[in-house]
Amino acid sequence: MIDGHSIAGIIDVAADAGVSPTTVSHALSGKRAVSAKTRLKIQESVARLNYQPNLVARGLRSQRTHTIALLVADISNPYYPEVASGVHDVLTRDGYLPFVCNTNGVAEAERTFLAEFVARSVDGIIMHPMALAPAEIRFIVGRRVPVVIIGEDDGSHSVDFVRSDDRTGISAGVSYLHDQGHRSIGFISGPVGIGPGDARLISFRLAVAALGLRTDDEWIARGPYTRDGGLDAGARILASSTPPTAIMCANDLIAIGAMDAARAAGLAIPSDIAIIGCDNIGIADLVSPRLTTIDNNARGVGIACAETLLLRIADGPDAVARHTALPTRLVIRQSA
Amino acid sequence: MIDGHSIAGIIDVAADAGVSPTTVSHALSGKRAVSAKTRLKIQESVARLNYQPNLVARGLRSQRTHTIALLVADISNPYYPEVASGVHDVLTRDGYLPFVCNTNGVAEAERTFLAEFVARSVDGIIMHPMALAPAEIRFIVGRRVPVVIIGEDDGSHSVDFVRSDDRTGISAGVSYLHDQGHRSIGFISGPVGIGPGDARLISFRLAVAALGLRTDDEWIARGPYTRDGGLDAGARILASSTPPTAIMCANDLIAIGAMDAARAAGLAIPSDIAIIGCDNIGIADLVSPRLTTIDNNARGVGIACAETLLLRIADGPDAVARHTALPTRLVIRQSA
DNA sequence: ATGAAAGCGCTAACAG
DNA sequence: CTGTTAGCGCTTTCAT
Repeated sequence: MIDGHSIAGIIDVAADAGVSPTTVSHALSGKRAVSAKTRLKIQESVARLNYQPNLVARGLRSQRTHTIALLVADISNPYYPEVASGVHDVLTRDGYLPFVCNTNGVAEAERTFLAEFVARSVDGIIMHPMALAPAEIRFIVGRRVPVVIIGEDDGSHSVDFVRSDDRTGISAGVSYLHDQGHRSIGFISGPVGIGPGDARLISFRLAVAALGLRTDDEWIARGPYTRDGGLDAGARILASSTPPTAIMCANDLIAIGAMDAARAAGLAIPSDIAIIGCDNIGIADLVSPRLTTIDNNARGVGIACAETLLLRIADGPDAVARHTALPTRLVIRQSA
Repeated sequence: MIDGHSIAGIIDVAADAGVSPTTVSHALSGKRAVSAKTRLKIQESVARLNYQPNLVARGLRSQRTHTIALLVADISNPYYPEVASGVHDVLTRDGYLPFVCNTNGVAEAERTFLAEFVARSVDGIIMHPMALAPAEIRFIVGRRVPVVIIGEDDGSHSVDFVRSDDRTGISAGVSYLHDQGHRSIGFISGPVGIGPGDARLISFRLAVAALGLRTDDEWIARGPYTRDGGLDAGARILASSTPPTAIMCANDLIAIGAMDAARAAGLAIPSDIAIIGCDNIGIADLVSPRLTTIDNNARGVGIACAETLLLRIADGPDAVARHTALPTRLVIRQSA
């Protein structure tokens, strides 16, 4: 036996079992009652011929492929595997094939992938957009394919959104810094209009204002969501006329870069400068000092996305959109 | 305009352009000469109707889906995104849609995914098996779907393999430790029969023997490819009657766990105990002390896998199998 | 350079 | 409970 893959089709099974292809189809799908005797014959034939349904043909005929695309900006960012894990566990349980594609944060790649998913008749898309606005996503994908967007909603009620409720976690972080005696707190965000940085910066400003702390524009910097981005932005903040005593960052990689910048400036962490990240990726617990950060429950986001998508598939395109915000929490380690 | 997704089919385009669907198909695929005037008309109709070919139908008819599955054991392991990145760049350039699926290292999941890929008529599979042997993979997938396996080849010449040449890098690591004065070197591998640990342990034994160093069974331990696995295994080695002065590890996560174990035992790194990892994942440069490790060129492996797969697709199943070994190198940082 | 007809493998719609 | 017919949307013969 060299080859475990036979090329038997449903017609071969039907002939072998002495029934019609339709009956074989229904015996396998359970969509129509089939007598026990017939079902047994069919199961024997399926096993004997090693029949594997052609899922492409099934998809064309039934207009449902049982595939779900998860489109992420940077699979190297450890945040996404967590989301993917949650998505995976929920969807495989329901018989879907979830698969991951990677845009590298390029807007044109986001467009290309979305169009490709539609052309391939995926049953749903879960996406963390880096460059595309929800309206454009909806425009590209159309109404036939359900989309769940990870991130801040745009106010419209025509798309499902799932997000981490950064505000609670960031507020907790700022309060914690305040309790530690910090009165001047900086923030490093991502590039304008890209990713979660804008929203996190707003949450930060609100939290700071709520405590009656002042903010200085010199304490706010932006850069790519990378270690190097954090290094540059951190260095700029630390070079300001009166540097802050603490810095919050829009993600953990930026925070790790900011720690590099602090060390390069000869500052001790957290005694000279406290640093807090966002995301609580695996690395956060491995760096030195261990990173205090906001856990955004990435796996929970993945689970919520998958569940939202399944509900949307069940309810159809006209059902009211769901906007889910999952709580975040401060994880106190050593960097603050 | 609420919906960017039209439901125009090739028949609508043909009617709009005043030609047959056959001609539209050929105008788009370029598989048959079409007059310039006709092609222009068709392009206009395609644009006006916003025609998007149905790729499921195309796949059923042409028996080629232009999809490539990348099956990995643990997408959370930072090694895989690197591989995926290389795979992605090569395959998208050739018009394929590469997608990633995750088995969590469960043998049954590997089987299930492979069968699903065949049923979905993917044009190729790139896989890093954790539990399945090459023969079983070939058996499940059959001859129709090309497979490139990441890892040690099994001696047969019926499957394409791509691997990092661990031996050169591990040999360099052992020599380096020897140069530093180490004469007793331990090794932490993965579970028996799972992943690259077995082969790396063999390479280690050869390198140690080549330098005339003795090995002690107490200095060899095994555990899961995780930080906790490295912590446990490292603690066991350090608790042996005469602990080694250096430990090499089958991957970086194990090495980071071994560093935990060393610290827990009150040992300084690298002065009391030197530690070397394998893979050079991003974290390796972020931990403290920064991890000396063997870079296995994960992105290069991804590129080689994709190129091997494309050649296999072009050459057919009967062409001789390619076994590619990419060089690895020692990256000296602080832990050794 | 183009069209007509057939069919990829399956399931839905329509019968009994 | 089962079968017959039709057709998902496209590409491939085969014919001109």
